[in-house]
Amino acid sequence: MEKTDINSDLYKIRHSLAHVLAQAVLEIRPDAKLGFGPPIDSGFYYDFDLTEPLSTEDLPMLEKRMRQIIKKGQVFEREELGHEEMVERLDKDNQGYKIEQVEDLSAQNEILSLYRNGPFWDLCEGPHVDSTRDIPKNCFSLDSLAGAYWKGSEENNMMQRVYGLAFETGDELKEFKEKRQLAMERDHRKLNIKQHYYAISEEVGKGLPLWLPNGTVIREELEKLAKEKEFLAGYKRVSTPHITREELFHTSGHLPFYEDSMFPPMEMDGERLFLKPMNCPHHHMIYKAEPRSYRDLPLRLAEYGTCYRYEQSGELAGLLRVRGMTMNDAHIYCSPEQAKEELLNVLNLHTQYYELFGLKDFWMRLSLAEKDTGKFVDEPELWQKAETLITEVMEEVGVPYEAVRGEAAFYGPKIDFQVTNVIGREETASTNQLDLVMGKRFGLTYIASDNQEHTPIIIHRAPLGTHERFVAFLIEHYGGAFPTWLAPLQVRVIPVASAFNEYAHGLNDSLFSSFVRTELDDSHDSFSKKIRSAAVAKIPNILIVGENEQAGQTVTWQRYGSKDRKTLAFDAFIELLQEEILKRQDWRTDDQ
RNA sequence: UCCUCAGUAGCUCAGUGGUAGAGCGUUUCCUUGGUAAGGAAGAGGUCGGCAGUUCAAUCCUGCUCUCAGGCUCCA
Repeated sequence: MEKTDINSDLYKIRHSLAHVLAQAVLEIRPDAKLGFGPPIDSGFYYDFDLTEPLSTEDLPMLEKRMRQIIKKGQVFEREELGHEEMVERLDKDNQGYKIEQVEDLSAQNEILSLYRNGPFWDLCEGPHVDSTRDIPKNCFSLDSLAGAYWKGSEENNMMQRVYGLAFETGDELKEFKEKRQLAMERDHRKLNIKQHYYAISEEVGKGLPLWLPNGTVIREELEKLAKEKEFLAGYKRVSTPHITREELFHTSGHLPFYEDSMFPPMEMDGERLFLKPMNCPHHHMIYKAEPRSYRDLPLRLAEYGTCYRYEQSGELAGLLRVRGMTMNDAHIYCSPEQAKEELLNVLNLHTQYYELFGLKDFWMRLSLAEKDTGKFVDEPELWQKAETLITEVMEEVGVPYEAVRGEAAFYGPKIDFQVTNVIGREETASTNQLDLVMGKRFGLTYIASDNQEHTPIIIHRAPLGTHERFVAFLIEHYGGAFPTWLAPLQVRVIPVASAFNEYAHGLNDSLFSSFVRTELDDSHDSFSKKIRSAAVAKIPNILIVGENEQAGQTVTWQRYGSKDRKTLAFDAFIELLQEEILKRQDWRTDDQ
């Protein structure tokens, strides 16, 4: 992701606005304690610890004060201070958070500097504009209030964060707001209101979506796709239960490494049963159900497995974050010699999917373990081997990637596929792990050609992630206008007047018996109204029939979002449509 | 889990300390000819829930639930 250059005008403007905001807040809340106040992608924010909280109604007034400050032409001046002196000055102003920050900076031997503008000063490394007058008029606006933990840690105090938008010109600010508005229209929760993909019912529970008929179509089409791809790639399908005895999760290490994210256990007949948060332990048990020879490897076990994870309620968001989810899961058990090729095949499968959906904006994130955090299984040698292998494969695939320490699964390094959704938020679309640990923990073995027992390497992979997240992502990606193969309703037949209902009815029946998801609009609406309704519902194909069509046994075919019309024989239409569905084409992006 | 915002008809939203409003959608009837709203009538609401203040609360106060934006977490 691009970062604004620290010496650019824009960075200086945003950074300086953060100081101006803090100054304005201190004017109305003199006892405010300052936290962090950095520039960000769309502007800036500043964190405050306040005895009397700000309300959104205060924002216009704060913004006005900011403009007044800017008009004064306050000059930014830098000063460098020693540790003692800086702490002393901050202490005098009662800025405890800043003192903590000074201690952290000093520990890293950073130079301590402050910036002063007018009556305000702040611990800061800069840079800033020369004078507040250099901040263009109308280039910013205060955006929202939010809570934010001090230093981003749940353990710490909750501060109040004020977000501001800021750009180099007022036009850019306006443009950003318009774009954001458009993006909000594509939010899957918003589209869901009209398109009815899923429902979340209070009676059923938070984070436990009910899939309505429309959403289920998309889910099942994805599942069909995955099953075909996996079949051709030599996967075997399996099926496993949702609840499981405690012992299995001790073996896997989910207890205690993952217990916080699991639903509390059910007690029965003196034993404890958990809802599974992942499918891996079960697949391992399937591996273990028979003795394995190197001739059985690689063994690829696939399942659309439903898992339950206890997410905190504030984290739940439509279909994007839920508590019950169905994963496009599979585990590949292989020998060390096979691991590289298997991993490569898995990554290639991802790129095939992404090409199919026309997703271009993605990158890979390599998540590695971090020592001594207690978050990862303690097998340094195996970790080392896994990380070397996975890095090699990443290099070979050639898709750009970014390595992050400390983000691995507790049993192995991860390759995540990161995508940016329409709202600009980064999401993990799928996650894949290379696991040298679990084979050993579960006592999985195979007899190799040397007639000795060996432990297989396990690759966890889920290219389509979970139905919940992936469908949400696709709804936003397509803006609710799906290609024919995915669309809940593929065709609507519209007679130009009721006199042609009978002919239209016949066409609709034929399509239906060819397994096309089709509907006849024989309502009493005017013809224009019917066209509009079909467009509003974003149905990919409409068929218009009237006198001409009836006479020639033809249909007039029109795509969603297009004014082009084509009149062709009905049989020819069915053939074309079936081919498009079978090949999973998108008429907007594929040449036909 | 916490911070801020918001909950009025299926949806989008007005509104008032004194019997609840619009548009769209829906239902019924009339109408029907070629590309984004034909007409008429009707149904539809414990104004999120509980408690308090008041002669009277959808409106004011408190609590609670849900939702949205953050933070944290993450598929």
